[in-house]
Amino acid sequence: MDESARLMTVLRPVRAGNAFEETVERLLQAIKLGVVPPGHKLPPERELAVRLGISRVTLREAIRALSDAGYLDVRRGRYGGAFVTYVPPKPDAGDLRQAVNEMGMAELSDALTFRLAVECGAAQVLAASELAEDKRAVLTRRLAELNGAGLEDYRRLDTAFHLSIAELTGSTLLATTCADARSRVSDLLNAIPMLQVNLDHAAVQHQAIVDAILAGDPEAARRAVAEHLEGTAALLRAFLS
Amino acid sequence: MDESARLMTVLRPVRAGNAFEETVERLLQAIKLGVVPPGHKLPPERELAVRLGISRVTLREAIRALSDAGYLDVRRGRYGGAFVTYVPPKPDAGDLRQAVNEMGMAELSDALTFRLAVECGAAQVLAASELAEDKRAVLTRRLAELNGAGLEDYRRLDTAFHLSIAELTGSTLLATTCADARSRVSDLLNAIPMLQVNLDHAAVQHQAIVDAILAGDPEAARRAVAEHLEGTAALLRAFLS
DNA sequence: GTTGATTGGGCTAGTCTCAGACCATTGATC
DNA sequence: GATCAATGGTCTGAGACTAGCCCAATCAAC
Repeated sequence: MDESARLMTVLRPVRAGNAFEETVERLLQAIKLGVVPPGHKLPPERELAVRLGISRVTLREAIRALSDAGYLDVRRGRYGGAFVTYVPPKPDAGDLRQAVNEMGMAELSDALTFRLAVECGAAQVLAASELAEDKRAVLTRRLAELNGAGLEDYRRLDTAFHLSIAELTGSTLLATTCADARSRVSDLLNAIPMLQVNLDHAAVQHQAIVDAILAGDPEAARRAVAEHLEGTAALLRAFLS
Repeated sequence: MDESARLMTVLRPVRAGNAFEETVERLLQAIKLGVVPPGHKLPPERELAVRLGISRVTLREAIRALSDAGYLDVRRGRYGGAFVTYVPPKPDAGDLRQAVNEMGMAELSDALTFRLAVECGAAQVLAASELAEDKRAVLTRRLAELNGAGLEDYRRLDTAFHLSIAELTGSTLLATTCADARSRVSDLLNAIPMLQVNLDHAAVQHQAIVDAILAGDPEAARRAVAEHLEGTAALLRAFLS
């Protein structure tokens, strides 16, 4: 709140961990957000190491750790690679409690607040911008894909839909921040049982978000996203008690 | 936009640079945001190294670089330390063009969009939350300090006011993100000439932001921040042409 | 089958970074 | 003036990380 609080904010650790740990986190993010879906493989090590700005040695250590943990299946030879074997666990209230306990209530609250702010901000910005026809098409297509999804693909396509909003703003910073915010709560979201009533409710809210954005109404877009995310947060709290 | 775009988003470099470079950036952020005001000193090296999670050797290299560049004055002995000598340069349209050229238009647009999204999100979240009396007091005090500021202190107190909004949400993630967003455009903001009409206009908008937050109206808070930041962005564009 | 392109597996020498210890300087206090 | 606590200045040995190179395995194409 006062000057010293701002010192804490800015003079925080420069690095979240060593190169190995940060690489594991990044790969886990790609896997859990479904950026690389189950059955698909990561880019070749040499290419991936360049993208991540780390050495192949460090990258291989991270891949090895994820392989040992059962997230990846690594195969040698041509047409080989690191294949994603991770499939989100079946929703379970017990898992949810455990995940929350590991996280801590303060951190959970922080993550939910963060996600609410950045996703509302992204939707508002997108609604306020001139949207070319191809971008409008992307948005409606993502919504259609989500609505046509089976239970297995729902979480991944839901993530894809939400992240598309930030990506369509054209701001890389905003897109990466939303991806980061989402990944902080993805384990929790995956643990929430998917009841048909909730899915129906979510579908209505998703439609409201798209309508507001396409109508160029930032206020409505902000409100629609806020209602949607607060609904999710309420579900979380409900299954925690 | 498609799957490969999301690969770019998530599988981006794990680190922005080496420890030295990232430390320099972080210290510059503290200096330019006025977290450590001119004439004040950074925390002692040993303490600061722990906070930043780096070794004293690396920290000292960064301090040395900033000292050579004229941002810091380092003195030995008890009551010594690294004193901030940097004072924001007088606003100048030439500096502004130069800063924009160094940055690139795409990056500038990205940074402005990012800032708009996260600051609107923060204001909205804060307005939607139950605000204890002490927090309301912080907000009004920051606004009063800003309104009473001379030209020398204006930028620093303006930064303090804006960052307070994010800090008051209680979300560390949101606070650091807003600080990051602000620091990306701080050089540009500092280069904008401060005309009395603009200051008056800004004061009205700041008041509107505080009123909306204290009234618990997320919609109005979002709108007020959006108008304020878009006004700043318009000023930027005006001085660029 | 043989071949060849693609991919993971592994090694080495060099650089970056760190933890910890010790030295040098300053200035308020006695 | 002497003392001493706080601070920056410096060195060293160990570990993390990297770039570059070559080896091993696989499998489609021939």
